[in-house]
Amino acid sequence: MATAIDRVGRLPQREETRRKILASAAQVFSEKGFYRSVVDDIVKASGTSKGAVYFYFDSKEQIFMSLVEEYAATVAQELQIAVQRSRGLVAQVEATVATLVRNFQAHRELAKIVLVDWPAAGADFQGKRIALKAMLVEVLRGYLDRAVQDGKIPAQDTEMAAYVWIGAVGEIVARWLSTGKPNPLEEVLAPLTRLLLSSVGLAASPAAAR
Amino acid sequence: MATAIDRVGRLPQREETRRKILASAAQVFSEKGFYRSVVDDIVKASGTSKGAVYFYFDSKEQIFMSLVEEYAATVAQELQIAVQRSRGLVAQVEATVATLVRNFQAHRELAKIVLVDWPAAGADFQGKRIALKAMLVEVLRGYLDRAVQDGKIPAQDTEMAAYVWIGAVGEIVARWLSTGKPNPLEEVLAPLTRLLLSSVGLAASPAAAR
DNA sequence: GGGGGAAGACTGACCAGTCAGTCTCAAGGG
DNA sequence: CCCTTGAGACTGACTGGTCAGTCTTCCCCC
Repeated sequence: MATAIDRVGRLPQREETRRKILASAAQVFSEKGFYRSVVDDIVKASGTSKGAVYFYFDSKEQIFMSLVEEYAATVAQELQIAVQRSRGLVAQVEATVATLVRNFQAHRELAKIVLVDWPAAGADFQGKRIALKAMLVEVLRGYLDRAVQDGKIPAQDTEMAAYVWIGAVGEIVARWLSTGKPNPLEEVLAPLTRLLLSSVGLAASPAAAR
Repeated sequence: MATAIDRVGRLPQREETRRKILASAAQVFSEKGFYRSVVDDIVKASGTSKGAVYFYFDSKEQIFMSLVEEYAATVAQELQIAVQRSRGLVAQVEATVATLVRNFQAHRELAKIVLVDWPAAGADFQGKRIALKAMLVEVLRGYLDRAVQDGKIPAQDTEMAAYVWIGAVGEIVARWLSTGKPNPLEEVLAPLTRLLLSSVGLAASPAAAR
């Protein structure tokens, strides 16, 4: 909308303030969790004002949701690209794990919000959480099913396997977020990938990848 | 403590009220989560009074903690017994998964509190959470290490494997808690056990157990 | 009649969200 | 050119509701 006034006009300013608010919100939420965070914390951290916050967002809850949605969208996109680029189960799992782990590592605050701090109560929160997970599950399940069809791995409950994988990766990253171990997180890439592959019945042949 | 006055005196009464409060708290917390739950909800649900609640507990937070601690203690105990009773990795994994899954199934409310609603923020909550997980990890890690020593499974990062397993089981139960699938939850027992075993390199030989 | 246990009205801090107003800047008019 | 107007962006003091925790009172058993 109205990109005509961009030159030196309104829009850039608008986006800048909104961005500052979201960035500060990520920081504050990841530090204190949703309920212990106070809108005035975000106001202070962002160097704006309460009015500005409520100019851009309807509610504290909506700030949180926007944060999660925008982050989830980028992760989903990265993941899709990484998986499409890879051929074969091994490469796809490697790509998935690496993408997720690297992304969480690069966006610690957002990772903490999504993996640890996410408020459980409230239908909105809960619904979004389930939806996001389902989306992830679909990606994993897709290539697991293909591997089954190709006879690469035995037939099995691929949906359950996908949930198991998500739980596994989530737990490993959550541990890193709250204890700092292992440092760097990337150490887990190889063993975790091996573990996941072997869980669905793909024995780890030392030089299988690529 | 003070079992001397039990006959027909105070203690039973005392315990009864306290128990009612805790039971109602479990219900309320699992429904709304910690922060959206209001102490008056617990008062109403328990049919007691605010005075009674604050007679037995110092704070809302402490009610929550007591709930989690008492539940965790019983789960830990059951788990310890189940594992000690089993010989060999397969039987131990079976026992662990079955114990956890059955327990969560039998105490849906508490399971939801522990697995889904546990408030992330706040050092107190967080610390206890990490400690409980570490305890669980120790049990799993213990028998994984023994299996490695016995040459049953290849050498590997058993601590990471333990976290992966916990994440996996947690995720499966969490899915059941929020979506109701699968019904009954026990359907996952066999495939989940197989998955976990094979993840650490123990190929599922159809008649391996017992 | 004394004391432990329970009731529930009450208090005060806290905080999400509002609103009346200010500031900035662009456009139109003289 | 300068002045007015108006609209959009932003400010921050304020409000109204909420809720954890307290306090007084009462009851019941000894």
